[in-house]
Amino acid sequence: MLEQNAITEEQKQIARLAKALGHPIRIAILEMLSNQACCYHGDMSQVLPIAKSTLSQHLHELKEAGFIQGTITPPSVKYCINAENMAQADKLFHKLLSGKISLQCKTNE
Amino acid sequence: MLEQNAITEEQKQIARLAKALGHPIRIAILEMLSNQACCYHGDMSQVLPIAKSTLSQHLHELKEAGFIQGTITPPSVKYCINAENMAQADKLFHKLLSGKISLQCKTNE
DNA sequence: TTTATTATTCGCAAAAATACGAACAATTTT
DNA sequence: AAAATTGTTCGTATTTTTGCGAATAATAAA
Repeated sequence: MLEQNAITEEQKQIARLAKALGHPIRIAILEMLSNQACCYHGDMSQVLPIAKSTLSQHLHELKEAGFIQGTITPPSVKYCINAENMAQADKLFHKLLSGKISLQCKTNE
Repeated sequence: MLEQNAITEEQKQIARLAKALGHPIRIAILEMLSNQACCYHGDMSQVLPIAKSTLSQHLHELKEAGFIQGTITPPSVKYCINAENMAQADKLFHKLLSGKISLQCKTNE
């Protein structure tokens, strides 16, 4: 009987990042911010098919995960990409997804 | 008033993939498979701190998303990475996360 | 054929995510 | 000071995810 291996912190971190990306609206938000530098909440609200309060929640989650930053510019709020954290996430995903597989196996489905 | 933009299929696809990666156990599974070529359900079951039935569910989700493949080798089941789909996911995430941001903005938090 | 072995599916319970409108806060304009 | 503008937070309802053990299926071994 092998030991019940604990999940590593890095595995938890990757999962946390992936979870934050796990909703179409949040992907759309990131793409908007990537393409147009920065956006105001109001601008995104007009484009995305969700209520303003729901948008706030999604923005909060992306902020929590470190993907974006928000700046209050009264009376509106400007959001933009956190480029460093995006790059860091990119690295982590790449490390996982580009895994050098030592052996390739045949499957029947 | 701008149009209520629909979410693109690609955005949905990225979100789907990210969602499948959004759990520590599933990240651990992928890393095991990446490092040790292929694994049997039973082997993973002994290492991971979850019930066998729960493991089956996680494996099903990873399979559904295309990250892994399962082969029945009676009486056990062998799982392995779907390298092509992993690479494809890697590409999609990279495209999103490496976004060429045209303007960097200053923030106060 | 009966008994083991291995893994999935089922049925259920608990927790988390999603979404909305109303209420609230902060600032600007009138 | 009152009204308008912009976003967030609150309260709630619905759906989805997560997790388990029991039951089931499929095959191998006795």
